[in-house]
Amino acid sequence: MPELPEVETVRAALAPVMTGARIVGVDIRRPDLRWPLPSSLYDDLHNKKVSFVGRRAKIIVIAVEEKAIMLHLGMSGSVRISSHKPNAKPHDHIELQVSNGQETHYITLNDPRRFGYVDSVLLDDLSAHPSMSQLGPEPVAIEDQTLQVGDIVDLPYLNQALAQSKSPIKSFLLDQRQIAGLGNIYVCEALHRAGISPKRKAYTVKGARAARLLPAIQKVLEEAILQGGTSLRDHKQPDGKLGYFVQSLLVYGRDGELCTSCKTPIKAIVQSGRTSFYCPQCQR
DNA sequence: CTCCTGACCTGAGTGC
DNA sequence: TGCACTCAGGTCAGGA
Repeated sequence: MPELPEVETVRAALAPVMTGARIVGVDIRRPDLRWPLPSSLYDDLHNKKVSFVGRRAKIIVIAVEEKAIMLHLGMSGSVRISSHKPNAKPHDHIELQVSNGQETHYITLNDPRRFGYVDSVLLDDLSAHPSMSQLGPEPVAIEDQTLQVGDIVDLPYLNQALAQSKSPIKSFLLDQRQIAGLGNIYVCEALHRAGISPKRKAYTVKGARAARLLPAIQKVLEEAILQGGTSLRDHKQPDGKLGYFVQSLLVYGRDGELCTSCKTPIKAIVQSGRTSFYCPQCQR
């Protein structure tokens, strides 16, 4: 499910509820998601104080005293926040109760497919964690983000990375080691906005094309964050609202419909196991 | 090394 | 209504 904008939506909802609050209840309902949960998880959380909620790529990082709790939502993960104890739903795997002394909130992690994971490391070791150390730069800078994220991607970096890859640009942009945080939806949308075919080899994206690509990526992500992400089937914001960016998608999920700029039918092809949607006329 | 495929898992949608 | 089948916001191990 969630790409960077959806994860950022979750982070931004968790931050005001968790920052400075104490975790007074921890209910872990199964031993594993994609991988076994860390055996220390209960102790890492229970009766501990949260100092900040950050994000790196698609990973939410919750600093709990000396530990960093890493939360990845996989394809189908979501978080609900409620002010009273919620009724347990299927696939609610972890429930936390947090209190800042005045208010109490319940935070529930739901993940039907269990492609997500939770891990726990010392804060000092966070950047060395295998799923952190390989990540490329962040595509956009987010205000109010307390976590020290990696560098923000810039044109010189992008040009150099593109020049070294023989993959199709579609696969290049999905590769979290190149730029971190993009997924299938926003890659399709960014390539459409930039007028670049998903089939084009990365090393041939240069000059004006590369210069269009970077702002296309950044704008599509920034707009999506403002609209609470994209709700297709699973994603909801933690307060239960949908993400409204779905109405701004110009190609994703629209095969057979006419391109908004040139009226050519949108095509769907499969590239490295993922569907790419694009306009064969506008995107070259 | 790089690149691609299949596997992981459940639920929603479609067509018969 | 039921059943078989396909597909899905991600990533990773393994093979070419």
